[in-house]
Amino acid sequence: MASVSSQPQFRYTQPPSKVLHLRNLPWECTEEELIELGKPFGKVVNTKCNVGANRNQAFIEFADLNQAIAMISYYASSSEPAQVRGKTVYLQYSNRQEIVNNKTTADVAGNVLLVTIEGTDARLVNIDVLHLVFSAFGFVHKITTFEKTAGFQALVQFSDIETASSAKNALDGRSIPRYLLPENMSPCSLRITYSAHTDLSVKFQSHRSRDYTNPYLPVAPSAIDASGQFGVGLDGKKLEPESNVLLASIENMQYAVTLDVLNQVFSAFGPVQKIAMFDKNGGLQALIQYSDVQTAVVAKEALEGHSIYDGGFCKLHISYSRHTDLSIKINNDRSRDYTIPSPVMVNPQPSILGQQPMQMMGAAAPHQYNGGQYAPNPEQPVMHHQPPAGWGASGPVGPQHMPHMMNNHHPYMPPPGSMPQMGHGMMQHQQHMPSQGGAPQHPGSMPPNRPDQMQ
DNA sequence: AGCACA
Repeated sequence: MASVSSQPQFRYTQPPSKVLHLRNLPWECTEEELIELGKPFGKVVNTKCNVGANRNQAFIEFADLNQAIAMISYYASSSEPAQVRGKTVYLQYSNRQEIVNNKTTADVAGNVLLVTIEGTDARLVNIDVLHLVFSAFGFVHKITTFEKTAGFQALVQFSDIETASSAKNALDGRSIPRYLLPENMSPCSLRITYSAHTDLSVKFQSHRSRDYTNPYLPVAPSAIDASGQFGVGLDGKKLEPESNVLLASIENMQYAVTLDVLNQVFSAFGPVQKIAMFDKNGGLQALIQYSDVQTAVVAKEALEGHSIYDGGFCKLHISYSRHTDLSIKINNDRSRDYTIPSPVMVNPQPSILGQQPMQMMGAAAPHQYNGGQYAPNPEQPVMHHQPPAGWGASGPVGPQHMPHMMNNHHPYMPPPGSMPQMGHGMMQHQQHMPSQGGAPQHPGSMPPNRPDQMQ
């Protein structure tokens, strides 16, 4: 025995192991090269590259101890040393009996992302905002949020690894778009790794956690009592129940606000399903329908009080509508159903909305709102699932455009307050418009720089 | 050229 145990790490004779320790490997030696090296002697069942401070060591594990012995024995008596890329490598038995591959969990791709929200106001980030951000890449099944030493974190569950990966690649290191956050909030960036989870357990819908696959999941009592930011539309207890349909009234309407303009503005937060415009008291109002309440909530919070055009023109006031599904009977310049691919509609007739706009239509209502057409026709509220790709992961505003959006250059949504950057010359021209009373503009009077013509 | 690190 003598000196065998005196300096364990520098013994020249190791007890045999099916794991071999390799040194002096070339830079960035690959697993394939190690397998090639060991293959003549047996079955290589595992390897580990880039070991040690210089990352030039490695391990090879054989299926059988005799195979490792064969390799050591061969090179012990061979005139040709073991080589990788012409470089001599030194072999010996490892002092361990098996390779433990410590792949960090963050390196193993999965369908659940671990998101760390960084920033002084990180914990103020609403779960609905997170949902919206990640929905751009596919249907978000569940979100849970929690506080850890790392800060404010969230687990975001997608249906598959591919979707999660695309979200991670696009969002890791980026900031949440400013217009999705309250104005006075400092920026929040996202750090994203893969979680080892595959299916999150969400017991309640709450301000901390959501299960979007199960809209009927009970609402956490704490969330109801808090009555603050939370509402999934399951309980009618709130004073102004959240809705997937927004009622927007437009004040100080110096310029024409068309259906297209509204669509551009509101589509920044998710696909707009339907829009219906109508007049009330000489002003313009519109109902904007999203597929889900969460999107509407974010849109309302972002847009409320902001003006479509610089200078406080066409200022938006937004509330939740009592509608859940607008009945659009015809696509024209005042109403549009974007869920119907073709503008051809059966039995065309003037736009009929539900009760809410009907009540608002006074004597000044345009003639196309025909009396006999007002019969309420409430459709069955449809429980829409999340759109497959929020902002259009496969559409024109896909993840590849996220950097733009993150820089507040979202093509559809300049930050509120500086929205459609109208040319000043045009604004002067518009001063001639006889629109002090906020009367709706005819189509020919719309500003030339409509949002949908800008990038 | 000398044993991995969550």
